[in-house]
Amino acid sequence: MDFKTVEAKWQNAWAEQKAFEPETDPKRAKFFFTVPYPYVSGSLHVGHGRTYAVGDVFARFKRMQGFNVLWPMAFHITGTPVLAISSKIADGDAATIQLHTDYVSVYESNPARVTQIVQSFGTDPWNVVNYYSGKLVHDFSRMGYSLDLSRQFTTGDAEYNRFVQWQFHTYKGNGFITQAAYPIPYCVRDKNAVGEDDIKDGDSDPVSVQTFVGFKFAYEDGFLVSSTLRPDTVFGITNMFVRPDATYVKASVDGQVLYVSQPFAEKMRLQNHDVKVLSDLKGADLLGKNCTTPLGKTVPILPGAFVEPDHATGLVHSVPAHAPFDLVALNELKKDAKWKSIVEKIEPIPVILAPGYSDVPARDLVERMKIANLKEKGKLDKATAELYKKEFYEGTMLPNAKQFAGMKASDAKEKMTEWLKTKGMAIDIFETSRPAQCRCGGQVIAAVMADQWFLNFNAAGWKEKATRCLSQMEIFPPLYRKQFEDVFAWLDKRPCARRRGLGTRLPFNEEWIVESLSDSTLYMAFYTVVKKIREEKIHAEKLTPAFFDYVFLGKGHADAQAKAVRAEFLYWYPNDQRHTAVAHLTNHLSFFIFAHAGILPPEQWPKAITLNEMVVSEGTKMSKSKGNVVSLNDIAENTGADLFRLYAITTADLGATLDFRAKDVDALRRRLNKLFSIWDEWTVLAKEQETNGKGKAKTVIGKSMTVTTDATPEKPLVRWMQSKFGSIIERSGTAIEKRALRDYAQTAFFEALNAAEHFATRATVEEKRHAARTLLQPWVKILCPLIPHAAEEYWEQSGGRGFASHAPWPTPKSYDGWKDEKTEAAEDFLMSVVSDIRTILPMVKKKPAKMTLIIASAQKRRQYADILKAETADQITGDSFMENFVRKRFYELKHAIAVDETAILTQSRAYLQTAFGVPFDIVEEDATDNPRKEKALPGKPAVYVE
RNA sequence: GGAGGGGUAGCAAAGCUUGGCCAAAUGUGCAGCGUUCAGGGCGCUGUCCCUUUGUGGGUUCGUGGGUUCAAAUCCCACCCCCUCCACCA
Repeated sequence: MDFKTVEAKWQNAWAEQKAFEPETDPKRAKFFFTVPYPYVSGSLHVGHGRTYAVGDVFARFKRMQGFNVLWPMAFHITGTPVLAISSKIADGDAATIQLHTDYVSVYESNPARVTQIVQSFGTDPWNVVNYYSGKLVHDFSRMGYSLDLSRQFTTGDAEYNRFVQWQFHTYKGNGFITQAAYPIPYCVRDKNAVGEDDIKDGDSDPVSVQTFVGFKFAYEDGFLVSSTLRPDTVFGITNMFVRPDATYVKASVDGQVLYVSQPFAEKMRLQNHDVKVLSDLKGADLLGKNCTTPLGKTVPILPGAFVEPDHATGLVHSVPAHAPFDLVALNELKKDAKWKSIVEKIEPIPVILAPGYSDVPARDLVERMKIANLKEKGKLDKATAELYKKEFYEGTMLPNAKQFAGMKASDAKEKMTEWLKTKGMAIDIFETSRPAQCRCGGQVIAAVMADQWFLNFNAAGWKEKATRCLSQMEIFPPLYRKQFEDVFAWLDKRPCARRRGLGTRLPFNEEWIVESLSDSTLYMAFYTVVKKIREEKIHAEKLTPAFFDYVFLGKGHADAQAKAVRAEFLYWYPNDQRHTAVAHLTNHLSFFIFAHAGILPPEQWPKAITLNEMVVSEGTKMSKSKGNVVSLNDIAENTGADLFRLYAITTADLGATLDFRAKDVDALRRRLNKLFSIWDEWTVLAKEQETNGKGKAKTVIGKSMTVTTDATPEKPLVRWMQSKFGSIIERSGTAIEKRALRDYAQTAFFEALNAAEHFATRATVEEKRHAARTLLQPWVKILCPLIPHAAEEYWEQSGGRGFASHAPWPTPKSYDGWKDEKTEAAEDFLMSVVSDIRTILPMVKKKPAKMTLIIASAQKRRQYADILKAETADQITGDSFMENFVRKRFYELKHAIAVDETAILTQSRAYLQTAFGVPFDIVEEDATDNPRKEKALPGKPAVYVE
């Protein structure tokens, strides 16, 4: 069977007949299922493939259970990535053009057409969106996901924008939004905020904004401003370092005279300060003079060649006890005749004690790491990092820290900063985490947005509601609940708008675009109404806050249209299950809960979140740079949707990383082919007429399956098969209900396949026919969520009506009475005999000509039963063959089900003879004088090989 | 530092919630046999060590203790590895 043909056939059929586009139906229970929409910036990979495959199993199972399942999808385009693709192509960026040429080539064979499409990306970002969104649908469809594609939209659509504006309007009304200053990376040339994509090497070496504390050191008519990440060491300051050859300025900053490096004065203007440069000076001009620390201590100003004028304020205060750089610098100055006398008077002042260090830890490290001078920057950086970590987390303030003595260093850091700020001796200083350049060539610096908009998760009552919502939700795997609780506890404020990118304008401040995670938290509600809004031809301008207030909150008055739209929402909401990758937990999923809890009434709060872990390829993490990203299109093309889905579900639990290994996929392909060969055989058998002439198979017109009306031969093997399958069907369903998808797949696929293979080695054609008639369709059905294309194909071939995807999941009634423990025990017994024979055969060291199975006598059975009456194995004290045997397997034998050994072995004689290629005699112990007869035990016949 | 996950045979990976049918599923690798058998595929068998004309014995599930008639599984301590800690979507 060619998987591509079959998969395409059913994908087309589903699409043509709109198999997964549900309508509201008050008579049916609904199930509203969602997976986050994909971002439209290129190709989908196996990671998406796994998440959606897992989702699809849930959705399909619910559908077969009779729920009216809605699983829609849409496209996320908010923010800068799409713009970046477009602008880079417009700028002729070779790497970007190549990347997208490669990707488009997957779908287009004509090279001229590829070039044309890629070029079009450069002329309008919407061309990127429109092209790729179509391809994403294509990719998803090829995986057989049962998505409702009729509700597609992008986050840049006018209707969607109106929806998000309503959401933010409501947030504002609820008091969830605040405005405050906020530092961001900023390009001085573009005069705009920049993101990862705008910064050179920003993707491989991301740039963030660090907050330093600026200390004011009184100097002449103003203050020198030093910058530090470690304000907790303020009591240990011994001197100031300046770079002699650097240019500094004296400037009036917010009305106060400050001395900082010249570059920093410029940056300060963009950090929300009013800066007027008064005069220039060289670092050398400051040398030899004194300044006064924020604590009022007079210290000398010394030369520091290591000070970077381009980094922060270009002034560094010195804490030799705790900063390896400072200590080494001072040691070097001691060798300089000019500074020797001053420097020799400087003693390190210990302020923090950390376990494993002396009170001058910087010296410990310098000595241990054998750092000779300032040129050994690598070692110094390492020492600094190590000490910082150790002191911050484990350090305690020493008596030198005065009122802070005894405090943990991590606490003291905050308290001291606060204290110095209150005294007017400290300010916030912002700097980028590394020197960075914008793609336009301009310098990237840390700027401060004076009026950044924030979502305030600590706004009155919000967090409480979100926590309540979470507590009522099912979280699977359950271990992630704690993680949600932790995230909720420390969520504070989050910037929710940006100055650039695609998306929705803030309704109350249109210069701002709603940030890309913030515009995707309540949109599940939009899915429920978008179709009706379009049907009713309601234009975007009419989608006012009042309209949505009515639709989602039932507030105010409404016309017929709004009423119709609200009816859709009320039918589908709440979101019954949201499934996605674990990576989204700390942000998207948390915001999703907050958004719902903050805006909608409790009856519309989401019910469940299910999560799956990531995907790696051949044991290593996938990344573009390694070139080992497996695209979803590759999968559809080379692996096949059904095989991939089967692999993704059977190979790893939801909570475990999935390793995509070509070799394992191949192994699974062979198993899947085995399944198909059995289904092929069964399909043919099920259609055949009975051949024994006793009864006739009657094909019930319109019913899915032929039903045998003749008396079914009560063949034990058939009963065994039914018993196995009854249990398989039952456990498959309960496993999915319990979210244990791997168990489900193991049961419905592997366990069933193994049973069928075993059956096939033993069964006659009649028996197989019977199994085929009763078991093929239930089996196809329970595998439908997993391998839907194959399921449809065999469903059709076996006479199934409609889509297998719409067939009802087998009810308990349909396999009622199949369970037959005794028959299963009998088969187990037979297999244990076979296994015993196999153990014995190599030991007899001859080619067997005949075998005799000797069944234990009635007297032995009584004896055996008596022994088994013991409470524990230890109570069996004898040393007979039987006692020794029972003692060893006491607990296993105690629960064994007794079977009619003679009957089973006699019935199975033909099978045994075929399996071993020799004739078999079955005799009872009392009726023979075979030399091995006393080895016979109940449940374990003696074997005699001739 | 906080939170979470994990260490099982050559490798990968189940099992641990609910202790005993666990020398431990499954796949892969390796070996043998078979197959109208070039290869591949397919089928069967074996794959911790020892032993064997009889279905046996020994030692294993990171390390060390403990509970129990019984521990991969429960408890305690220790060692090692991995992931996440945001404003990038």
